[in-house]
Amino acid sequence: MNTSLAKRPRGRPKKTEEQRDDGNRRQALICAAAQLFKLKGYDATTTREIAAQIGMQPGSPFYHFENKQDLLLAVMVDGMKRAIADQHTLLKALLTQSPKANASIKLRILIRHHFEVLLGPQSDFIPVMLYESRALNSVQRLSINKLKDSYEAAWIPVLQELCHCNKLKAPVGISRLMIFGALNWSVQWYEAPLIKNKNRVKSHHASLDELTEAALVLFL
Amino acid sequence: MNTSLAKRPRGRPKKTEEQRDDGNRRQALICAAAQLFKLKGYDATTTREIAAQIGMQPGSPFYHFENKQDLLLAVMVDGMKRAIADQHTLLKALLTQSPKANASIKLRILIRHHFEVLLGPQSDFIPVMLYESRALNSVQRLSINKLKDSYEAAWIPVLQELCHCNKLKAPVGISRLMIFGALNWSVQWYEAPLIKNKNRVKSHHASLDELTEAALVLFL
DNA sequence: CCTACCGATCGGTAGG
DNA sequence: CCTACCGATCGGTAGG
Repeated sequence: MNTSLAKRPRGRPKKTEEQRDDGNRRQALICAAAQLFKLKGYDATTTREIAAQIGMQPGSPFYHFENKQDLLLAVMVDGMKRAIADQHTLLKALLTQSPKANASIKLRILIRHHFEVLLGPQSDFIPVMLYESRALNSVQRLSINKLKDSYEAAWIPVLQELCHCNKLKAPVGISRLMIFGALNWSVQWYEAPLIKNKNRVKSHHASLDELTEAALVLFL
Repeated sequence: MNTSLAKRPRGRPKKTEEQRDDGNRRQALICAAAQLFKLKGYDATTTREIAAQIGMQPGSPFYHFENKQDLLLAVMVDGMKRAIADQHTLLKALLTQSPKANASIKLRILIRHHFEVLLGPQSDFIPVMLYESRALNSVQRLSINKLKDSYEAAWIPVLQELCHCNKLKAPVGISRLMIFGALNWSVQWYEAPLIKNKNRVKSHHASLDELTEAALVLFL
């Protein structure tokens, strides 16, 4: 990102610069891939396009990734790790500020963050994971399923608590599936509020906050 | 289907047989395409595979369809027309049997039928429409959007009525989107109850009736 | 990371 | 609808 700033780090400059550059190119590949995979789908996206998007030559992505599938996996793993970390941070912050926060408030945090991850700026990674997992092989699928479980783990106790006090009317298991469906599907119809729509089919321009409140009143 | 039975129809046998055969092969193509498109996705499915699945030669699908995209469109149009017709039939039958049926009962019919179309036997067409529309060109997309609107049109008055009597707590527009999301997402996790699962990731084995009731208690 | 390249596949066509 | 085929593309590699 800010390679122009902080030009001369103190210690062992050469190796550090090399490593950082490698990391940057690798990260640039992952970001370009995420963007194109979301826009056109995994199969319809060419490794050449991804390379071109960051000024690389057609064969160069394979210096960083063994094959196209591995690049797809990297997009998903990167996105999920960040999403899980952010989710944890938000919940911890809530428990610090208001230790007695009830389950409804926790659910609001979870839903709001989920919309952020799906629809916010730089939100290409998770939609790719949601809609392109079929392209992974079975070993890769296992590893992202672990991350998915870890992400969903934070939701279970919240939904259970809501179920116990009768705010959530359906059983936890099926409620979780339906709620995630309602949220994940927003990728298909949501249009970011600030971007002028160019005759697109997508329709809704509510803010992520408004979406969150609508989801809460619908489910609880 | 049953070409071996009913061998000799009475009138103008030659032309009728030719027409029916053409229609059958075309329909067979559409069905095979729907199945494979749902299983592997549009881009990952080869026109050769589709042909092979019904014993055709690699080039023969292009006798029936100008190109692969047109075959995809045919899958979607076929599925939607059938879904719309069935939906109408069900609602008309309800109004005949119990003319004063309230909105909750109508919504149950709509949701139950939607699950049928998504998850029931021979339910490949609509999932393909939901998840592969990106592969269409803009003209094709317009024509299936019309069908989508026609399908959703039956839901609007029902949701409005539920909104007026305070059974639906969020506004109609956003509720519709979230409800469709919750339902459509079931394609991702639902495993048909009767089929033994072979180490799949998918998890839920409830019947479509149980799913319908769960959705109703969650939303209303 | 670039240059130059290959093998395979795939949508689609001509001609019957 | 089959036979035989083509042009283009694409993932991936060797060698530097």
